Amino acid sequence: MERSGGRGGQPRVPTREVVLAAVRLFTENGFEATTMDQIAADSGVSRRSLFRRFGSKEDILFAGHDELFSTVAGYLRASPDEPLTTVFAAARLVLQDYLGDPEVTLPRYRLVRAHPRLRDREVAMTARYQAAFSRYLARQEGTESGSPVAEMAAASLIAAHNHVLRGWLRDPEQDGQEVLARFEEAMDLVRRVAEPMLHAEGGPGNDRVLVAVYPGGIGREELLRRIGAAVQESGRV
Amino acid sequence: MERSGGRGGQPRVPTREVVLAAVRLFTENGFEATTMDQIAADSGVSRRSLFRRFGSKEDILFAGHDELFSTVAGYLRASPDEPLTTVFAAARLVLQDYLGDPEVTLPRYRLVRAHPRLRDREVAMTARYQAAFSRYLARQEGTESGSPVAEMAAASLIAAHNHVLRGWLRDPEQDGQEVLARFEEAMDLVRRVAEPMLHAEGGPGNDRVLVAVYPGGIGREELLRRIGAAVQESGRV
DNA sequence: CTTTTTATGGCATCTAGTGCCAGAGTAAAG
DNA sequence: CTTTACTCTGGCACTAGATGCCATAAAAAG
Repeated sequence: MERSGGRGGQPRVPTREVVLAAVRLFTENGFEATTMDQIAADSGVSRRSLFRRFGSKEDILFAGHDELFSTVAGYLRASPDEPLTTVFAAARLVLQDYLGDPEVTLPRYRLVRAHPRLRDREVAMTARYQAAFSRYLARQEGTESGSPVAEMAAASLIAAHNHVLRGWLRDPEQDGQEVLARFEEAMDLVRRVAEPMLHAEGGPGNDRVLVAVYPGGIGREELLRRIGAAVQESGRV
Repeated sequence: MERSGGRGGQPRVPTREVVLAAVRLFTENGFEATTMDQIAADSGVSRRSLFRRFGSKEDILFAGHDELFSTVAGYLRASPDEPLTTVFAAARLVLQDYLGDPEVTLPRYRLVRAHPRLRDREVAMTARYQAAFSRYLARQEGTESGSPVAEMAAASLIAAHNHVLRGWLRDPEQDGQEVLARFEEAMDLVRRVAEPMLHAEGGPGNDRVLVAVYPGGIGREELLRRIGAAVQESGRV
């Protein structure tokens, strides 16, 4: 594969090595105590090139996230499946990206927990995903303009995704398959919440949503009796 | 009211004037193009005192937000009402704080939209509220540990709040009462979504959630027939 | 081999942010 | 009223992240 599209150039900065060196230095000496000069010296790259390539010290720690976001955004544009299924798969891409690179994502998680500034940065990243999901859902599901349902659905999805992700970050020993299973479970929950919200407004325009909570194992007849009682005899419902 | 507790001190930095001066400079010259020296000169305060009081250039723009967060956190600790009602009221405090200070919040919104770095900062602020709401709900509603429902509920709430808030920020001419009405409407929607989620897990432990979407006006009998068909004859449901 | 293109690396510079210390101003004690 | 104690301001020096400029090294195209 040819690089960026041009014709020549000096050998590029070895991105991966720089990131690993930076992560090591951040972990050993702390994020603020580590200077760009140290990272430059340690990774054999000039300070100037570090800034050119990564933009900022923080960006070294989150390198690759922009690319991942592009991948996710492209996936949404391709829209292979039904909308919710598509955004779930897109979120799964993010989760798998974390799972597949523990060498970076785990120490980064520890750093992010310790430094508010880095935490803010990570939060901002997830907000970008949320915004992208929200826009996609609003467009695909054709929710009423002015309605917050697409935002709420995207927010729930991100919250559920992050919940599962944090579970792994805190206890990375657990099997990746197990984590993915928990993710699917969480997405089922999101679907149960989001689907009625989205369809209730996006459909013919007069759909209603009925949500019933009942003790498990009461049987079909009893369930119907309770619902019938709950909706009263008011006629049209 | 006496200040911090000590005995003396030089007159304090006039916070409000500094903020207004900064907002004006940011708006006229751009955020990055404005230096702390300019703000210092323009507001008649030394550069050193600006940093001491606000911490950073960004913090001038978001001054008062920490105090607001403390107010909100305190409100949650007081917990006057039922949990969801309490978090709704807490969110309302935030909305009203924005509505009540358009002189700052409106130009800030324009700046935040233009500068990704400021946007990230604002996002981080809302994430703090979301985390506080989530913790509060998890504690109050006693959701199963490991379940993402409290996070999802808080995320939906924040999304709905921000939706209403952005609506006003984009069109600040509309009446504050109108905005608040939209807020209440949005919170109703959040309640319909969040309540079953939270209670389904916090109850006896085996509750199920049934969500049915149906065309409005079909009548009670037809509704029951459809639900009966949907849940099949599997016996226990 | 020469040209073109693209990336690196050194240098100067700008400015956000911090530690330090002197001094101003206020409130209480005598 | 004077002294004392305390707190906050403001100036100074300094660190380090970040950017523009320019020379130069290396790879691809001819």
